[in-house]
Amino acid sequence: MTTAEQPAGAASRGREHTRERLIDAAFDVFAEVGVGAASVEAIAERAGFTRGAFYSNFDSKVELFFAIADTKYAQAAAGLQAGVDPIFAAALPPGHPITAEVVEQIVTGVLRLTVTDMRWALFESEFEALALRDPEIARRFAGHSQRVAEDLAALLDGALTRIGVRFRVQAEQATRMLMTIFRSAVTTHLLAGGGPEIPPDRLADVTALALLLTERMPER
Amino acid sequence: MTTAEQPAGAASRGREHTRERLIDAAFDVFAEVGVGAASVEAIAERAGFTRGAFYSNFDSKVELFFAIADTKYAQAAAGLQAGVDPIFAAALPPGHPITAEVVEQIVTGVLRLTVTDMRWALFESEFEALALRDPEIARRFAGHSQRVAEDLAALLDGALTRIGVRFRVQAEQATRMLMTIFRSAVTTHLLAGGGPEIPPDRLADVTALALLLTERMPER
DNA sequence: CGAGTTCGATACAGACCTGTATCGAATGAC
DNA sequence: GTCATTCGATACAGGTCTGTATCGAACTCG
Repeated sequence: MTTAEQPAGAASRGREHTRERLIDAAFDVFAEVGVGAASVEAIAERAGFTRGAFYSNFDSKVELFFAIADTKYAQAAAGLQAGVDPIFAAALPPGHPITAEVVEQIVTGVLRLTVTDMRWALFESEFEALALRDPEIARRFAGHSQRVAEDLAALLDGALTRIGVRFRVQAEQATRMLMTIFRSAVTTHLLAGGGPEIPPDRLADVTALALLLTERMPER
Repeated sequence: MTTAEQPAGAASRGREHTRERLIDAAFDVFAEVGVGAASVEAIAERAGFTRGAFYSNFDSKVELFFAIADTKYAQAAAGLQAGVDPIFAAALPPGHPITAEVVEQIVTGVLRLTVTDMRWALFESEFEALALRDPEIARRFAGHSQRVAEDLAALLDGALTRIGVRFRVQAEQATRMLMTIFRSAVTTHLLAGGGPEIPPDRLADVTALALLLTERMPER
């Protein structure tokens, strides 16, 4: 399938490879200086090419931007699904009682999955900023955000149900709030010059909200 | 005092006036296209001047940006203090019982004061985006944010106390959470193409959180 | 009323940055 | 082995923005 679908003749061996390197390089550069300040030359150079390679693969910086978003959101969604079970195992060893701390661990653990990398937080914030001034970008941003929110709501609600805990409000609403507070905590951390790891005490608001939002399910 | 403190000689009658017009114009232009995309020429033209006037009053776009921030945050703080009493009167006519709705009205009313104008929301979001990549801007942003948060916490806590309601968590933490959720709601509203008014149903998360965060003070 | 100063307009030089057009090298097909 | 094609490098033209330098007008003070 990989080779069979190639259009026609010739040297497209490294084509996809070049695209990927440009996307990764742009992800870096966007995170560092922002989308507006990132020149095509800087991106190409970071990837080890010249501008010729860029314009041979993308029509404009905007198209590249969308390509990044599609790629990275897909990766994020995959990482989300894969990351839940380990969190569960760590927070709740067999026979461990259900405490408030377990709920906190699960909630913050799952939320952490949505921001694996500080570049990702910077990219999303950039994405939102651009969306505020361009309806087409806003449309795409809303689509991606909605998908993440839905995935996360299902995941969180499922995880809590497994330990006999439920949200006091609708799962979508609770998840939205938690995501918002969490993202704000990450931003605050970055603004304070924090490193790639988010220390637990930065998440005090998240844990407080998690406790307010949850309750034990009634036994029956 | 106005004229006496003028440095020395001559035609500085309209100097402050020019500065103000440049600041207001830049506020508009920044909100429309963003700080990065706003050229000095566009700002000057919007104010009815040429670039000469700009460079005569400011060293760079960054200095102008800081001038805007100082000016507008001061105005916002003043508006905050002035706006509370009317909200109180509207939410709680004499003899009106203390209901959950009163709490919602007061909380959302006070929060609305922090975003009088959609340009303000756009400016703050731009401020934050810039702060994420420039430590000096981050320092200023943190200072302004902290001040607003403190003012708001005192205001909200005071208002709730007056009606016999209190936060279940520290006032600063509760206020921070409410501000964050509120700002997120405003952003969502803007992303959806919403107009200058934020309809109440956009604030469902804010009101839900307000109820979770508050409780009646015990009688004594 | 005259002299000096300040403010804003205009002109200019330089730095990027974008997008296109052209060229050469590598590759795969026949 | 030859030929055609594709991909990336290089060169070029056009546009925009910044910051400075210079100039003229208005205003203030003596």
